[in-house]
Amino acid sequence: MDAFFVNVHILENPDDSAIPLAVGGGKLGKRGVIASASYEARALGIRSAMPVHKALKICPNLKLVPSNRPLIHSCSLKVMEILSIYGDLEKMSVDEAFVDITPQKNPPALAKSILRRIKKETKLPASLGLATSKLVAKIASDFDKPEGFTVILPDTESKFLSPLKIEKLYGVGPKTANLLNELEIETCSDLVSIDIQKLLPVFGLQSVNLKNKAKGIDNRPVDSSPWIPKQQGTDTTFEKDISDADTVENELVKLCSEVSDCLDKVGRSARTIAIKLRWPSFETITRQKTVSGEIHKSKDIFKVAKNLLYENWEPGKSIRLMGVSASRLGISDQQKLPLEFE
DNA sequence: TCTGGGGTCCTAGGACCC
DNA sequence: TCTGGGGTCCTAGGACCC
Repeated sequence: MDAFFVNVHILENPDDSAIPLAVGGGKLGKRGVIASASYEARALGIRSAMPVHKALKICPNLKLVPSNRPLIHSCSLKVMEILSIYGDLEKMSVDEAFVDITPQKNPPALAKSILRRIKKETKLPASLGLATSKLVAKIASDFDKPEGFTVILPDTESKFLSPLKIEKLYGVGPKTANLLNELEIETCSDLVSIDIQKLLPVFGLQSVNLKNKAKGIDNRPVDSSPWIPKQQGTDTTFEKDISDADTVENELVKLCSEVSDCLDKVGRSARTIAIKLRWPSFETITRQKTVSGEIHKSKDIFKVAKNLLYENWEPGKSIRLMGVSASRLGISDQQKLPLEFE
């Protein structure tokens, strides 16, 4: 979906269309970041994940609105429902998914009609990429935003990717891009033609993978199996740093109960509890503890989390962010079915 | 008064076992 | 009289994605 949060807002507030607009900030105000920016705002340099204070410095007349979670969720559901009609669906996030339309006749025509249908039924703009792999389809969908429609025919993948910056490749972020740039690799075609021997010392086993991506080789199937969480957690950046024991413990209780609720919702329990602490310097540590049994109750999670907290923090020391998460998840007791051979 | 929150995957090292 | 090699489990940090 194109500028999804922004366009969901505009559904209810049509007067806000065609202006520099961003969703973000929330309770944190200037401590928050931009979640989604309108194309008018993007034209001025506003990007998602940009700190709000910075966005306002660049564009003082930027209109900031909070996200409308329930509406975002229901719009997302509607889009996913439409997509799932056409083939196996792999949901990537609230506003992005892969659909496998391999078995269908005339994929380009079908893809075009899917895009039209989304627009007609949700009134929301979307972009679509059609290709022989997820890697290329994803890049194609971003190629001509907003309301883009890009078809990459079989055997033209490499040609399509050649001139593109390596950052476009899924899994190549700022750090990897920098390392590649140091080897004078800027585009996918640079990456395809470089001697693998030059990559190996820097990227090791990932080298082959990296080269394959640049060629457009990606054999991952569309995975429509239901999502099973491996970890459930939550964290909060405080409006103001906190430092006294009562406040910190209270916040920890809240986090633990949220995690407990999440676990109960998915019917899981955890063997490992982790806490995350971010100091005002932005230095962030995580500390985890694996317990012998499986736990999911707020009280039990808190017991572990509290120990971890006091092993790593003394009252008076300021905390910017605190988080709790549960991992090594198993099916929780209540949900366990009796074993037939018992 | 820089820098959210939800995740996944990978690496590296240590403890421990045989 | 220097310390192998296979494995599992666990911890911490980091890169990356949306």
